[in-house]
Amino acid sequence: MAAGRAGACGGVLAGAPPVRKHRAPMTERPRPAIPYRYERTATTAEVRAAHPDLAAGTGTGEVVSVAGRLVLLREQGRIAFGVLGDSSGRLQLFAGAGWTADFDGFVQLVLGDWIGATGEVVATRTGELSVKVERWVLLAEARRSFGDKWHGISDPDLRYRQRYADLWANEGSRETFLLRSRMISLTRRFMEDRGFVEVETPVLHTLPGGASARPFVTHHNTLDMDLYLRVALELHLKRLVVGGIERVFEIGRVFRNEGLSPRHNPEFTMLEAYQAYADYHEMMDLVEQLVAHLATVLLGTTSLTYGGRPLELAPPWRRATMFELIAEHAGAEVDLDTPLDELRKVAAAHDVAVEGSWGPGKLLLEIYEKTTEPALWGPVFVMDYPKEVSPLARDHRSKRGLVERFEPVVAGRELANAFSELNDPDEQRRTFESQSKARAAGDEEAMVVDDDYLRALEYGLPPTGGVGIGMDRLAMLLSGAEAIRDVILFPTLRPEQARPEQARPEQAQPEQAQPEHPRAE
RNA sequence: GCGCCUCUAGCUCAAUGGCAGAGCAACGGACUCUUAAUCCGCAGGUUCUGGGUUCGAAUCCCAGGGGGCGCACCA
Repeated sequence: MAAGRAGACGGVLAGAPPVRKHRAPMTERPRPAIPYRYERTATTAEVRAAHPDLAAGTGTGEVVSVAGRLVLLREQGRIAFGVLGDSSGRLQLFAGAGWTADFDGFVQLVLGDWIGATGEVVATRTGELSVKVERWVLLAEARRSFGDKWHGISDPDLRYRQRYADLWANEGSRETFLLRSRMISLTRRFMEDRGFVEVETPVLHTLPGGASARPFVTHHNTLDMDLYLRVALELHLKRLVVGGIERVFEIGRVFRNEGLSPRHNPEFTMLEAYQAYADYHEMMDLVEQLVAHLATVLLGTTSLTYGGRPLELAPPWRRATMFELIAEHAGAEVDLDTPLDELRKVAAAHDVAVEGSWGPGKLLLEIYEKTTEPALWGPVFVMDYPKEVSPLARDHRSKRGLVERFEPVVAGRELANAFSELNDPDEQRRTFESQSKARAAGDEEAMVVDDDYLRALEYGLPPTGGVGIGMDRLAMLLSGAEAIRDVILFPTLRPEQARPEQARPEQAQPEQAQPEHPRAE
C-alpha cells in the first residue's frame, strides 16, 4: 500500500513550493548583512494615531523607524511606493532616488521581505500618510511567495499545514486567533475575580478517567509502564477541593482518541472549574455569566449571529429538563418510569439503533440525542440526566434515577458538561464498578475503578459544583468559525508526505541541493 | 472505519476526449505621487501517484495518496 514511500525521508515536502530564485543575480548587489536587532520607534498604528488628519502634500518633521513586511511595492521610475505591514496594520513607504539611501536596492525588494525603514512622517500629494524613507534595512528575505496578493490563500490544507502563511496572508485568520487569545485571558481574569485559583495537573495519567472517552496510550521507559494522556481534568481538580482549595480551575489540553470532524480535534482545550459549597444551579449561573461576559467584552454585544441564525447570549438562559425537551421535540412523554418496551418503541420510531444491554437511562439519552439535541439552538441548559450515563454526578435531590447534571446547548452544540459532584465514596465506588463491568464487556470508553480517587473522597469532598467548558467551541462561537480547525492554530493532520524522488536534497547534486538549503554550511 | 466531493504554474483559477492557459507573484525593462498602479518583455507544468481504455486522456475507468463534507464516536 505505501508503495514508493519507503525511501522518503526528510527533505522536500510534497506540495511545498520551490524556493524562489535569488533575486537579481546579475546586478551583483552586495547582500546586506542582517542586523541582530532593529530599533523600531513606532508601529504603523502609532504613526496613524499620531497623525489622523495630515493635509495632503505636507510633512511633520517627525522622524520614525517602522518595521514589518513589505506587502505591496509600486515602482514608478525614480520614486516608489511600498506598503509595510506590521502586527498593528499597514502604512505606506514613500521612497525616491533623491532621498532614499540605496533606492535601487529598495525597488528590488520582494513582497514578503521584512524591512525596517526610517524617515519623516509625511502625507503624499494624494494625501496618503507615509514614511518618507531615508534609510532602510533588510531584516529577513522572503524566499517563498505568499501567493496572490488579492485572493490570499484559500486552500484549507495549506492554511492548516502552513498556518504562518495563513496568518500572514489572511487577516480574518489573524483576527480569529487574536480573539481566541483574548478570550482565554479574559476567562482567567473572570475566574480569578471570583476567587478561583488556577492550577496545573498532570497530563500523563496512570489511569484514564474523568470522562467517557478512549484515551491515547504512551509508554514511560524507565518505569516501564503505560501512561494515558488525560481525557479530562476532573479527578485531579476534585482531589484539590478535598485538599482545601475551595475554588479551583484549570485551562488545559485534553486528548481523546476518537474521530476527527469539523467539531472534533484529538487534542482540545477545556476549562474545568470546581466550587465548594455550590450545586449545579450555581454552575449554570457561572457558565451563562462567563459566556455573556466574553461576548460583551470581545464583541461588544450578547446578540450574535452564528451560521446565519440569531443567538442571544444574555442571561438568564432557559433551563429545562431533558424529559421536558424530549416531550417538546419528540412528542413523547417519557421518563424513567416509562416501561422499557414503551421506550424501545419510541426509540424505534425515531430510528435509534438500540442495543439489548441498554437500560432505560441509556435509552432515554439516545432518544434525546437523536430527536431533541439536533433541534435545539439555545442557549438552553439541558438538566437532569439519567444516573446510568453519569458516573461522576450526584444523585438528584428529589428525582429518583436521575443526577444533578446539565449541558448547555448553544448554537446547536453542547458547550459544556456540569454536575453537582458525586462526593459519596461508597456511591462513587459502586458507579466505578458498574463502569468497570461495562468496560470488561467491551465498552472502551467506560471508566475504571480509580482507588486513589476513592481514597481522596474518603477524606471528604464537600458539596461541590463542577463544570467543564469546551474552549475551542466557545472560540468558534465567538469568532463565528464553522470548523474547529479554524480556531486551533495547528490542528491534527495526517503527516505531509515527502516525494521520494526529491526527498534527499542534502545528498543530491549541488545544483539541486542548493536552492533547498541555500544557507546550509 | 464507511459514503460523497475534490486535487491543473508559487497563489487564485480556466481548459469537459483533440496543441495545457489566464490573472497575480517571480524574472528583465519603461515610468517622479501611486493605492490590487500601469505598460512592454521573459520564464514558469510528473495536470497528486500508479495502472488501464482510446488514434489521442487534465478530462473516461480501476487502485492508491492528500484534503473537504456527511455518517459513526465524542466535547
